[in-house]
Amino acid sequence: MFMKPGVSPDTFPPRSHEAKRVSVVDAAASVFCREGYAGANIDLIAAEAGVSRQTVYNHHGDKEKLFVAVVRDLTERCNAGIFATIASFPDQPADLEADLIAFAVRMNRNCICNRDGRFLRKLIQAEGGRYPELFAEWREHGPGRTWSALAARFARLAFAGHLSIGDPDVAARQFLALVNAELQITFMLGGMPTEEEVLRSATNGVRTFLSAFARKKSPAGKQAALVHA
Amino acid sequence: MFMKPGVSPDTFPPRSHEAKRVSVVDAAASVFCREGYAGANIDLIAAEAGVSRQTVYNHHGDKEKLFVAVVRDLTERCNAGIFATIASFPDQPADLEADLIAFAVRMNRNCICNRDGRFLRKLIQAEGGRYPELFAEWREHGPGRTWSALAARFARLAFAGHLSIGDPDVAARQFLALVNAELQITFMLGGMPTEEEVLRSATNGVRTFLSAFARKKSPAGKQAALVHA
DNA sequence: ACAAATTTAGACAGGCTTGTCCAATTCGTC
DNA sequence: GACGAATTGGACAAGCCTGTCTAAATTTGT
Repeated sequence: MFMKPGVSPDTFPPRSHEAKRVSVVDAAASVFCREGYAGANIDLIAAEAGVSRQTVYNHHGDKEKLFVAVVRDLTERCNAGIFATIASFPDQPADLEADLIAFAVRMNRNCICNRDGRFLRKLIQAEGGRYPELFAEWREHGPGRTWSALAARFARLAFAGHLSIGDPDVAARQFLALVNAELQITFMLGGMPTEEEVLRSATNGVRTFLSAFARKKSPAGKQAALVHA
Repeated sequence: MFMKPGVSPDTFPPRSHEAKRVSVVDAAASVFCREGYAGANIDLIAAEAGVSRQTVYNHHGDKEKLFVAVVRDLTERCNAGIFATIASFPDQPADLEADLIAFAVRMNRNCICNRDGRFLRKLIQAEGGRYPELFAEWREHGPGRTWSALAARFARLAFAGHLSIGDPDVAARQFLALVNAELQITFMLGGMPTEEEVLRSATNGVRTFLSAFARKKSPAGKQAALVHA
């Protein structure tokens, strides 16, 4: 025994208690997504989590509370992933195009295409109308802050002379729209794009983005273009 | 009596038979979208359609058949709207930016934001996994042909010297992604953007699109740009 | 090894839904 | 006005699901 006794004597959570709770939430996320809230069945969730039905009720009380727990869990993890990824935005880019493509791929892989991202998106689409306040929280902390943070990064790149941007918020939304442009249908059907599809969409999107927003340079052959009102 | 007797003497459909069928399908679309397939309840559909439950069964036989009828109906109407709208694409544009914005607004208003568009999208997102072959049909006839048709129009504009495009298919997908960039969240929650939001998103999207793809002109006047290759 | 807490399997009531059946009624047509 | 088809409202069985309860089995901490 390598843990000091006496440090946490009271209400020490039994070992697998929390582990089972996590299993249940994970299984519930999967079943809620596959079957919808109304179609999800507690027996199936219990079976998929490898616990008995009663355990599900012991931990979460009620189908609706379980659903809320699932959404909160997914929201939290997704937002954490989003901010970790935004933190990797290229501030002093060596090769702006390559850096933006890599960033877009990371964003897709870690936040949008992964299990949590796909599940959360589907739950929002399917049940968003039924739990407005639950998803309002997501909306504010997730996409709202994502766009702001991204806009701030773009503004910085513009200030540093790498981009020529009118409204950074618009540019941020358009950036995300562009790098996902070719994945829309796959997302709509709940599918998972291949690594190659993600890369191609990001590449095409970033190239178009830079065609629109790259600082107009005056290379040797075109030196006169910059003088313009 | 202006119809020749004897032409269709047998099984002549009574007048309001078809009207009720339509009512039922419309109500079913609404309820399936709001509640999901599993949560949709035939009594509610019947009530919302203003008919008795038995009539629903008389017309469509079965919950699943009713669902299929709803999806086919929505798919058909949406595709019809899409092609009508694509036909209004500006081929010989007077003012390319204004024409593309107007086209984007029409596309949004008539195909994506309207009742059928929102309903179909939600059903695809929620139940796409459960009826792959049903939505495969939509996928092929809807977005697939939309993109091809749009790509062909862009290629034509490029050939006429109005745009400078690498891959027309990519440009078509990016065009749609850009003009919807600011409506994503609203769509995700199943909401209906205001006319002003649609216009703003389209305007911002088209401007960025043209920044990336407009034929590069020589800024002096614009007289020299055409002599090229 | 012992005691407490947790988990399990199963039964169970209550409620809701689907799909069918049927008699009474309404509607459209002649 | 009369006929036939469609519609209605309601009853009905069968099935499924939620949420509770219980007693037995298992796990956990000491």
